Amino acid sequence: MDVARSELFETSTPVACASCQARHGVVCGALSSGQLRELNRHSLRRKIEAGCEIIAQGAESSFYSNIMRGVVKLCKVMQDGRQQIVGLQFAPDFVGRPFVRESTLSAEAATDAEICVFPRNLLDRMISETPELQRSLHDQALKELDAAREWMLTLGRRTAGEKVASLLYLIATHAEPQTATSTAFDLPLSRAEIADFLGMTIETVSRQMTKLRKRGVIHIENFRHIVVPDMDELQSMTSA
Amino acid sequence: MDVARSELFETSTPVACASCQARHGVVCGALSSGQLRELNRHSLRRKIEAGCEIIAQGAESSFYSNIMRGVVKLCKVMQDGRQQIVGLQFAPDFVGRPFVRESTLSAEAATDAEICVFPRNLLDRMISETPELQRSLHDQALKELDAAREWMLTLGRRTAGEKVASLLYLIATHAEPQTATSTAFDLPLSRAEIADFLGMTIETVSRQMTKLRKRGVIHIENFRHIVVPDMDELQSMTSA
DNA sequence: GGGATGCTTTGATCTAAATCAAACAGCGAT
DNA sequence: ATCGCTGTTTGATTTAGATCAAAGCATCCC
Repeated sequence: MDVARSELFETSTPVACASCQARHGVVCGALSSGQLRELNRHSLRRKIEAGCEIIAQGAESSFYSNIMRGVVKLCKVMQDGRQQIVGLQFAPDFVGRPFVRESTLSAEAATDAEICVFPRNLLDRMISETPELQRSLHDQALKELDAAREWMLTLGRRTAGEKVASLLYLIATHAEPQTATSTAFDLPLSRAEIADFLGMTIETVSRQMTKLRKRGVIHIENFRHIVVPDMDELQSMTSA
Repeated sequence: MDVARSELFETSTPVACASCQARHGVVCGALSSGQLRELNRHSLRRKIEAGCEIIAQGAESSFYSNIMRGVVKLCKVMQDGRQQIVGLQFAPDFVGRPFVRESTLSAEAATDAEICVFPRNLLDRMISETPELQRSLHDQALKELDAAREWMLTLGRRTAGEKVASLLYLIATHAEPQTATSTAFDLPLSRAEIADFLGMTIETVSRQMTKLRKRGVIHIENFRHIVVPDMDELQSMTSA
């Protein structure tokens, strides 16, 4: 293999990432092996328990991370305590707000999770040096923007029942395929968190879930484990 | 001035843009004068009447645009006709979804507007050749993402009165300073559009506006023209 | 086992906002 | 002027979802 081919191969193929191991995030895939080695020297793999905050709303953060495993929720809270989940992120998403130090939202592990943490300064430098990385992060931002706008439609115009069905469908669609069938999954969110994602109350969430159960659209194995016999039927409940 | 200084100057300073004239958008500011000339050869300045669609939801679009003047609303509609405005854009914002041909939302002029239209293929090429442009568009995407998430909080957790106050405050904040005082502005949206932005009905919008009027927070000169005597008071109505 | 404790479900009631219905105001066309 | 036509306000009524309240059910600890 000549040099040109070799370099092309190294920059365009995910290279084993010591910190991230087999999983490759938005960041790792866009770096050359040299950059990856440098990033790895300064990055840290961390296990995060469900409920732990990764970034606090209003705080200055000096690091970014990649999700290796688990689900992270992005949350905004008002002074009086009302709160709204504004995004759910799954492996291998990137967590952080490029170009702005102060976070306007909090990021918190919804489930036990593993993240790969690296310093902000270093990645910012790499972004400015690596168009492919910029592009990769740009892509993720646009993907999140599409998701946020889709959710705005849900928040503004769907009924309680449609909202719950939309959430279940979203999670079923994004769940890690740990279970053999794609029709069973663990809910990464409590009823209270679901309420905060859907802009409603715990009680209404619960009532709508039992309504879906009684209609046979879902089976509730236990609070956190859901079986969906027919995904198309669930999808059809997301709008009239 | 030597060559190096001259080039630096040309790439880092907005260059007069024939099509866009004095106003410079996200795109123009990031291009070299050579690229700008090429873009100008293929771009078109267009006047758009209020209500005209720029991009249709679900359609493939072969162009992007910059807003020169006016307000553009981004809208999603469901099969049964329910609809939600998911973004408002003001001059000199960029309109279009880089990297994806099919639009998941429609863009429509909310007021009479002028836009600068240029071919998708050409700009896509320039994006890949110009890290500064990529960065500029990345910035705009992140800004829109922040705005979308802020609005999710409004949609999910604010009351009708708070929603209306939030919208008025948003518009007052982004309005072009055509009027001498920053406390008077034209509403770019009809009551129906406001309702679609806030996820509620026309009647509720109207009632909440008269409530604000009766409390003296706003004066309604006519349907479209609003005066805000005390901006801080308006802001305080956006949350309890 | 028997409490505590922390979710979750279920029930009864209330209310903010939707819906239904009418009147009103601006405006261009005849 | 008068007649539509469209967008807005106001009023009466209904309802989806919130709130208030209690009971069910796991899990952990003694």
